[in-house]
Amino acid sequence: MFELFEKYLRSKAAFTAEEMQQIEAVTTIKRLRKRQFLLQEGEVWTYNAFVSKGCLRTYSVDTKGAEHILTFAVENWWIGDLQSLASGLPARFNIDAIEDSVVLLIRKEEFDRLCQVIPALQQLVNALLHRSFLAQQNRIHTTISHSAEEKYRLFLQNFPEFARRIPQHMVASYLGMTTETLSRIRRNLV
Amino acid sequence: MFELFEKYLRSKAAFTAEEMQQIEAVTTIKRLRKRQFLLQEGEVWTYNAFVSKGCLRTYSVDTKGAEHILTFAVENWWIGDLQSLASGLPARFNIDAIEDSVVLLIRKEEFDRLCQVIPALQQLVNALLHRSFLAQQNRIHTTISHSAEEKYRLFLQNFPEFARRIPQHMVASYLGMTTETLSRIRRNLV
DNA sequence: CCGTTTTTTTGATAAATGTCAATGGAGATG
DNA sequence: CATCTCCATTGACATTTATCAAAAAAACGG
Repeated sequence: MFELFEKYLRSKAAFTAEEMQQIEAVTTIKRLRKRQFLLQEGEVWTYNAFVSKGCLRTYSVDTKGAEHILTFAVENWWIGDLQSLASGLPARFNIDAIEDSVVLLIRKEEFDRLCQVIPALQQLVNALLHRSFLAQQNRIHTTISHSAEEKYRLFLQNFPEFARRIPQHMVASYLGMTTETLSRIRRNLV
Repeated sequence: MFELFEKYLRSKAAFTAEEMQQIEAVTTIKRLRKRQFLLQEGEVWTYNAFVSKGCLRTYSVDTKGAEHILTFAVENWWIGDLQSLASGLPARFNIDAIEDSVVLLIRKEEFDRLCQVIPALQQLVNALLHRSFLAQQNRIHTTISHSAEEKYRLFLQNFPEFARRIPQHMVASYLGMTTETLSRIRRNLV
């Protein structure tokens, strides 16, 4: 499973064979069955996690028991609770697998140490953070300025793959609407 | 006006006198009157901008003429259109002053060059990006999981200063609701 | 293949929020 | 001081979205 990660890394920046070995040395593989938790609210998240197969989600559960999905992650995406990772505080979010999945884990301390030693890795992290920032900004903008139907249309445009793989009630949760509303929107769509 | 920026920088990381001079050498001051544009939709944004006095907003205007405010920035905040800055494409957003303001500008090429030479500056940028990422994630979570009233309550908690300085119809826009809705929420608040 | 669970859809109704039009106040400006 | 613009509020009403309950459809597990 490391090969997919290696391929991803090489597509993003130039790594020497030795650097790649260093990375592999600290990477562990975790297989998750559908519905299995990678992180549960209240635990502390101490990894960087790369999805090499499958699909996961980050979500919270409110006082009424309703779930609110913050992010999805499929192959070649990273996932985790940066808030908990950075603060060392218990996570406010859950992460679980939507499909049977494989994630690669690197413990924070080791990842940070590697970033010091491997400039390409540090650059990759910075670029990733930068792109994520812009993506989140777009999501905020869409969320505050469009109707439910428009949000769904944009979601289809931006993430056609998510729309194919992910149950609709989860898409609805991600978009901040109920599953009934999304169902009715779809009915009225072309 | 550079002194305020210097103070901010020193509060975030350790800079040598020479590094500080290098930064000052590329910094220009721009004074803006209330309502004056710092960036207009369609222009390309090529700066990093630090607010040393006043208050500004980033917003878009939709096809119906409605404004949607993406961010506010007061003293010691950065502002700009990262999307345009990174891509070199025309900005989708406007930035203008809500109060008479002073911003410090550093051209992108010079800023990037300084980041190469001054590790503390690069670190500051990374830390800032990291914090912004988390802040945006919180905003997304709030937006998709709370009612209009709850969003306003959380806004008051998180940004009491904004609530004091910024006209209510702009707060409403930032929260993704109409000014009438916000007015009614406030009436029903304790 | 059958029973079970999950997911999606539908209908009836309620609640939240938006739209439009009007008003009054506060502050800026000449 | 008079005028003007911006801002906040209010009321009436329309629209959007949520809620609750139920059923149909699809996916899953043994």
